[in-house]
Amino acid sequence: MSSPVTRFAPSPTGYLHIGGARTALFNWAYANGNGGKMLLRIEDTDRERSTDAATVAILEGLTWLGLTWEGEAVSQHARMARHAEVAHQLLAKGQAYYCYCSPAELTAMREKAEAEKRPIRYDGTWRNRTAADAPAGIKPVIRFKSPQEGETVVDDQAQGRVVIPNKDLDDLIILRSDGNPTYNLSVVVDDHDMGVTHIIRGVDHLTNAARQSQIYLAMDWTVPSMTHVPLIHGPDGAKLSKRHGALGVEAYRAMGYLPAALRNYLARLGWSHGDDEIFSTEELVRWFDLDGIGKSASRFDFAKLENLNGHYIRHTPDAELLEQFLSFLPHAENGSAMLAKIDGGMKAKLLKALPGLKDRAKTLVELQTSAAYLFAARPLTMDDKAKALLNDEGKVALKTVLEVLMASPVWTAHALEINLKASAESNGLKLGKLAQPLRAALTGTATSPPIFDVLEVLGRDESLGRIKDQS
RNA sequence: GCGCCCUUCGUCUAUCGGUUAGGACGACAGCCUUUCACGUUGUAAAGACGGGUUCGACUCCCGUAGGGCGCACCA
Repeated sequence: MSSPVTRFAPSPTGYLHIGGARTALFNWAYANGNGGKMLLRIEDTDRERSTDAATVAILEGLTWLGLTWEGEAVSQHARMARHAEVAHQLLAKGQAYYCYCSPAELTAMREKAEAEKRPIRYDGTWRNRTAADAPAGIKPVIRFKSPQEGETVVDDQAQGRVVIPNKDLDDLIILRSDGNPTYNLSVVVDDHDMGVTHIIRGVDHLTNAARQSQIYLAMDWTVPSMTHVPLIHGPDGAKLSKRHGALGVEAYRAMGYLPAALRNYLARLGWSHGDDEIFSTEELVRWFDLDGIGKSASRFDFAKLENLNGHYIRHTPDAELLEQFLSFLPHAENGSAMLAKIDGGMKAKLLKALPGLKDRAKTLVELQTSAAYLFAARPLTMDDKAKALLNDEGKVALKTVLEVLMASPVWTAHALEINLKASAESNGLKLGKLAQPLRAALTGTATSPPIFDVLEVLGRDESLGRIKDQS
């Protein structure tokens, strides 16, 4: 196969949502797995709704996810003149015509059809009339002369052979009365000019694919390979809403998900490679194929994402995980404050604490929370929760342990374990009973890392000795 | 209303006419264990419904129901 050219073509009217992210991932994986390239086109022809901020958010989202594109992002808006040129070529070829219907007339037409429960379509009023009939003072639009008989076939790599009766496809506007092109025209012209060979996008474009095919044919251009991917729904099966999955990818970053985990999760939504669940991005690129794409919509499942994310956190080498954590902090709640406190020494401390921390973190946010004890202001004081855990027996044991801590400014977890066990035994306590309040006192959280990890990391901080039992 | 598409455990999915319908997440139970986790073992859990075709259907066909997408001078 010659090198495929794919493209991701978001419209900058909002952030990069999860569905778009997956579409980008598929395009990227397909191109990279077949020695091709993915292009990026910003579909910003809607000047009302397009914003630069959204464009930036989309580029950042893609970058964060590690989805790289070839060359500069193409602005569709910048290519409007070329789109208009093609519209006029179509006009010259007799494949398009001027339509003088006013928006009001069209609305009336639509409402009437709706009231009579007829299909809502343009009735072709101006299809066979000439400019001589043109009413004065009305700027015409250009409509594509869509075939009225027969059917249009979209040979889709995921959906199969989709056949749509041409009578259900009306003459769509390709050039507005203000001279600006509309979406379906722009897409065809751009994909053709950019040399796109494979279009991979959401099924919501399936009907557009039929109309676009007609334009390709009218221009004698080759119709690219089409793949329409099923949509992603929210956990409740309904459309994605702000409440769940319709968040931008930056929200997933802020929630502490690793790009690699999100890639892995997204890849398994609507695509599969046998029973493989966890695979590297390299494997994804190697394995990805259009055949593996399913046809039914899938629901976004945070629990599974979390599980996967936990797996990635656990299996990322400490040094690398630390870097990821550090670059995550600016995007996290209260992350900047924590970041400001991280100097060389703290970095070393974090690295040391990471093995104990990462086993029980499903997200970087959880990592941030559980690492908080390293940043606690000294001298440490016990909160109510910790105090509540200190029954009379515990207090005695705790004091014993604290003495041990103070007596040995440099220690190892192993030495401490011996001391702890000894003091626990001498107080007739089980080790677990002693560890719980101690850890609570040191970290302020109930679900902290193993107590020996805590002691190991905090071990060299002499101010630790100033822990006070305020009860 | 019209067109197109979809329907396997709660969720993501495997199966491409013949399987005890498999895996993963989640749930539950056990083990491991200084808490919490991790790990590990096990259990429950599915072919929407009704007709065909076939020696044999989750798999092919038709219908029904349910769901999704589309039907703008938006993209």
